[in-house]
Parts: sequence; structure tokens; C-alpha cells
Amino acid sequence: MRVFNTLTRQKEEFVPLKENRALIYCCGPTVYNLIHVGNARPMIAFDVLRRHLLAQGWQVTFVQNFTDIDDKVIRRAQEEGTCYDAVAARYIEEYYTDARGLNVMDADIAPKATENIPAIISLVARLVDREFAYETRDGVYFRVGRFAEYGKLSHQPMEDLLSGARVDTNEDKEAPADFALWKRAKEGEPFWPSPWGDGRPGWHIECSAMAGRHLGSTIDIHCGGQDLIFPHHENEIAQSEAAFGCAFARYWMHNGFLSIDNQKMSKSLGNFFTVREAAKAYGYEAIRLFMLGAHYRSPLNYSEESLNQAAASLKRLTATRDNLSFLMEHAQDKNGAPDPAVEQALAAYRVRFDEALDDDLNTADAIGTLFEMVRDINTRLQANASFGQMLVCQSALRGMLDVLGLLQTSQVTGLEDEIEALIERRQQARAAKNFQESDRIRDELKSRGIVLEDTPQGVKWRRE
RNA sequence: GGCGCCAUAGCCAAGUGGUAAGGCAGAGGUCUGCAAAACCUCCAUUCCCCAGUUCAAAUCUGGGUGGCGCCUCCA
Repeated sequence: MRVFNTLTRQKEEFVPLKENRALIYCCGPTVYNLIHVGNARPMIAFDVLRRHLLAQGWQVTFVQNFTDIDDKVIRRAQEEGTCYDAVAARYIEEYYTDARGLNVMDADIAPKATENIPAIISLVARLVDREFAYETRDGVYFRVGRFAEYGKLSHQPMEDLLSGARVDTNEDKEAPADFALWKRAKEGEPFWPSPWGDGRPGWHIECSAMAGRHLGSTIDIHCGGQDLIFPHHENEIAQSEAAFGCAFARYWMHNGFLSIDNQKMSKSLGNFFTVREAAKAYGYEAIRLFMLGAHYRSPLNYSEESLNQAAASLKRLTATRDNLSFLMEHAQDKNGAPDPAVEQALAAYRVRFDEALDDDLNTADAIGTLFEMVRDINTRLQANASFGQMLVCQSALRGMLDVLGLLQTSQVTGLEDEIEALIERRQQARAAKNFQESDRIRDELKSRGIVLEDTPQGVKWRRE
């Protein structure tokens, strides 16, 4: 597989530390409110990365943290008159509701900053020992000037970074670019004891500590949004490499932004929709398909029209999947063995599909191939495919859908007795050529969200 | 100011040297009692503009134009 590495600004062959094993760390959310649609982009993109590697037979360890203590969490708790941990617990739960709705697999390990305080403290201590960090009146800071490679990820000249365009009010810091590793607690703030006084970790150090603790001092892939390149990921590199003297992450993958009206969707600008709202309007899986329709590094604009288009595309996939299982269920002979000729024909699509994903996760291209295969399958169904042929179609389709993480919930089966009775009455009316009555029943069901399709194999229904 | 990204049909979007994937929308047809779904056919002589390199450019080079992002909390 080839991935675009932010470190080198090139597509590179992905060669892991240990053969066939991928250690992946992905920056997770700060849990102080619901995630927005832009936050969902890395979740979905790197979930496909993970699924693709798994499908290729790799062993993957995927770690994604929760930042459950920081200024925003604390402020939120103060606003609500509750504790920071109550806020964090609530929004972690909300995160899972959205993530699972989007078919994002749970991380193998989902560490929380507050559960890793000892690891964080020992990392800070190590940096202090090695003179990469120093204590001030309000905490401990990283000495950026001492880390010669600072700027290698963001490709910024160190002088620019050190001189720091930022106006800093903290006169204790040696240089404006120095960043906090440990923040001494102010009145009323939650704190943990440390050699530098009661306080809490800075944002950047927690990722270094948790990645190190769960994946080791060098990891294979670190991923996240492009806005984390600087300063967050740059700082992670500085901390980890200064502490351990070896490469922190071998590959850095960063997703492009989701925009709205061609402006970056962000919490600070306030121009965002939560995943929850979008899912209510279009469905979780439409959001997922929408995002996978563009390359993960390209900018992508969120609009009602695009989401509706994705929802319509999704319907095409759903229809094929459901038609397949309907026809298989109603097949005369269900004993057919998988048809080798069809197997071979569909395998060609899978080769192209995998090649697309191997090329820096080209999901848009992969989806193109998926839809070509869908048409192929539909054509075979049209031509009265045998059970053995449908068996192959079903598994080929399932295979691609699973890698993309689409249509993961099985279709709804079973109808209430009353609705089944209506369908039966409509069939009787049709048999008697009383089409006025049969159409009336069909319309009635339609208004209740049940769409009927008359097929040679009987009446097929689906929920809208 | 520094660093970087993007521009392909009505819309979304692949393709990065060999003659324009796929989806949505639209038109016509097949099937159907009518539908729905599906299938078939059509829908960019052309890839923001100009110049150049080449037998060959959407793809490479130079110069424009327009849009976006990072450099500060942010996926």
C-alpha cells in the first residue's frame, strides 16, 4: 500500500516496523460537546484505512484517545455546575453514538488522558531531566529551541516558528513557541499532584504519552486532520523524539477539511452542523458515503445537495443488496454451489477496488468500481441468475461494502400482521383486476413508509 | 509576509503523458395492469485562461485568473 506521508510530502510505500503489523494512532476528540460533520471526516477516512489493512490480512492495533481534560471541558463543566468528568463521560457516550452510527469501528484501545497521568508525568520528568523542558511559575514548558528538527512536519523554518507571530503574555516562557507540558491548577480547577505542583497535562503531551504507552516509542502511522499538523503533531514529535531519541511516527496521514459555503467548518467559526443533525436529515450512512466519495486529502464541501445525492447513491446500493437477498430467499433451488465463472468475473472488480485503496486510500475510485460491479450484478439478476451465481454476487458485494463500512446493518425483515394483511388484500384485488383498490392500498402503505414492488417472485417491500 | 492545497459535464467526483471512471439529476426505450426497482441507449471532441515541451498533455513546464487552508484553540 502507498500512502501520502506529510513528513516527506510524497506518496510512499507503507513499510511497517514489524511485517504485516500496523500500529496506528489517531487523535481523538476533546469531549466537551457533540462532534460536528467535519470531525467525522478523519474518523471515516482512517476507519477505511484500518478496514482495508485488516481485509488485506494485516494485524492492526488502532489507538484513539479521548482528551477528557482541558480548558474547554473545564469551562463546560463550570457552565453546567458539574464536574469535568461528568461532562467528559457524557460526551464520550455521545461520541460512540455517532461513531457507531457512522459504522466507525471502536478503537482497539481508547485511552483517556486522565487515566494516563502517571505516564504523562514520567514523560514530562524525562524531558525535564534531558533539559528539553523547564519549570516556570505556572507550569512546565517544552524548550522548542533545543529540538533541532522542530518544524520538520509542518515544513516551517524553525526561525519563523521561534520568533512566533503570536503575541504571548507569558513572560516566564523562554521563547514564544515553547508550549505547556504541565499546567499548574488555578483556583477551582481539577488537578493531579506532580513534582511541579498540582495541575493537569497540556494537550500535546497526552498524545505522546498515550501513543508511547500503548504502541511503543515508534509507531507506524499517526493520523488526524490537517489542522493538527501545527502545532499539535509537530509538538508530539518534539516531545517523543526528545524523550526517546528515536522516530516517533514513520508515516503521518492528514485528511483535508470539510468546508461549508467554501469555508472551513469549525467550531470556532460556528459554521458547523453536528453529526447528529446531519444524520437526522440524511442518515448516518449517507454522510459516510458522501465523505468517501472524495479523496480524503481533498477539500470537500458540505451541502444539502451533495448529501441528498449521497443518500440517493446509497439507495442504489441498498436496492441491489436487498434485491439479491430477496431473490435468493425466493429461489426455487437453494442448493447451487458458488459459480466459478461469476466468481472470476467479479474478482476482477475486487482487484481494481483493492488497487484503488492501495493507492493512498482512493475511496472515490474504489466506489466507482463498486458501482460498476453493482451494475454487473444487477444485469445478472435481470437475466435470472442461478442461486449459485447470486451466492457469488452477494459475497463479492458484501466484501466491498465491509471494507468501505457501508450497509453494515442488516435490512429490516418482518412486517406487522396488519401490514401483511394489507399486502395480501392488495394481491387479491390485483388478481380480481380491481386496480383501483390495489393502488389505493399501495398508496396507503406508501404514506406509512412502506414501498411495494411487484416482482415475478412475489411482492417485495422496503421501508423508505 | 512564510508554507501549502484546489480548479474536470447541470451538480458531486476519479483519472496525473497515450486519447475523459463512477454517482446524482435529465431524455428516450424494455419490463409492469399502472407503478417501483432493474436493464439498454443518450447526456464533456473536452478538462479555468494563455504560452511552451512532446509524435502525443486534463495530465509536464512557465505565466496568469479565481477559490481555500495552515502559520493561533480547531478534524
